[in-house]
Amino acid sequence: MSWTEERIEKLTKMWEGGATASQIAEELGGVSRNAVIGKAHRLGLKARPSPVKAAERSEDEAPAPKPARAAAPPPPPAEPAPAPASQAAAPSAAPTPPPAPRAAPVAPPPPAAPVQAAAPAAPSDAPPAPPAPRIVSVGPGGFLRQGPGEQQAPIPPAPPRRLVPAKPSPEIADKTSLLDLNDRICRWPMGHPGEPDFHFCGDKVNPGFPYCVEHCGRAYQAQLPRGHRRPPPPLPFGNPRVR
DNA sequence: CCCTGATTCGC
DNA sequence: GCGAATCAGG
Repeated sequence: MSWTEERIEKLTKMWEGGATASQIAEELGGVSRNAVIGKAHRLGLKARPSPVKAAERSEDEAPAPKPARAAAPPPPPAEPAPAPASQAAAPSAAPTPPPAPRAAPVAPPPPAAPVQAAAPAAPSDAPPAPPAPRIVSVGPGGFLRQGPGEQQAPIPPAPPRRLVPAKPSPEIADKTSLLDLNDRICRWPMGHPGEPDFHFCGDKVNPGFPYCVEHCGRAYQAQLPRGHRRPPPPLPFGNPRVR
């Protein structure tokens, strides 16, 4: 297998989207996890939380390491999302760490567009979820925090993977692509990276945040007291593991 | 052991 | 440039 333009593109998108090297390798097929990592490095797109390098730190750095990941800003999909540290930390209840998926990989936010983009073969999985998220509090900029796990349909079951590889860009033409991202538009991912209709929200952001007001409400959820939390939403990228 | 990503190094 | 082997943390 050679690194064709398409394969490189897919690798790049998935890598930046937070997929693990294994997932990417599996997705691409014909290459090993190592090959993916090697290629990613050669492409110059490393810089991702590595279990090894994460702990690697000179002795001088007074770290205060613990809150590092926990207090980190919510699920940044791609590219470093500016942390709303200043404003966010001020109010009594700081924006809570988003549903931390697992430990190691920094998983992007639960994509799951509320509105299914044209999903032709999509059978109506009629999510019973009624649109009445319990508002817990109001965040800076006016976005409404919801209770954890109380977003509308928590996660529309990673929509059936579409097996349409070649589909240049008929319907995605006016959608917000990775290349269209800038500081002013919402970078909330819609759909799954690598799929033909994957795109980003594209609305105007809630000033000071990487997402629009609506998605801020999803990204920054109010923290509930321990004890009655809901299980974290599943990871993006559909069904990574196939064992 | 399983998983990660990083690095090395022969090809 | 490529990727298996190796390393090292979680």
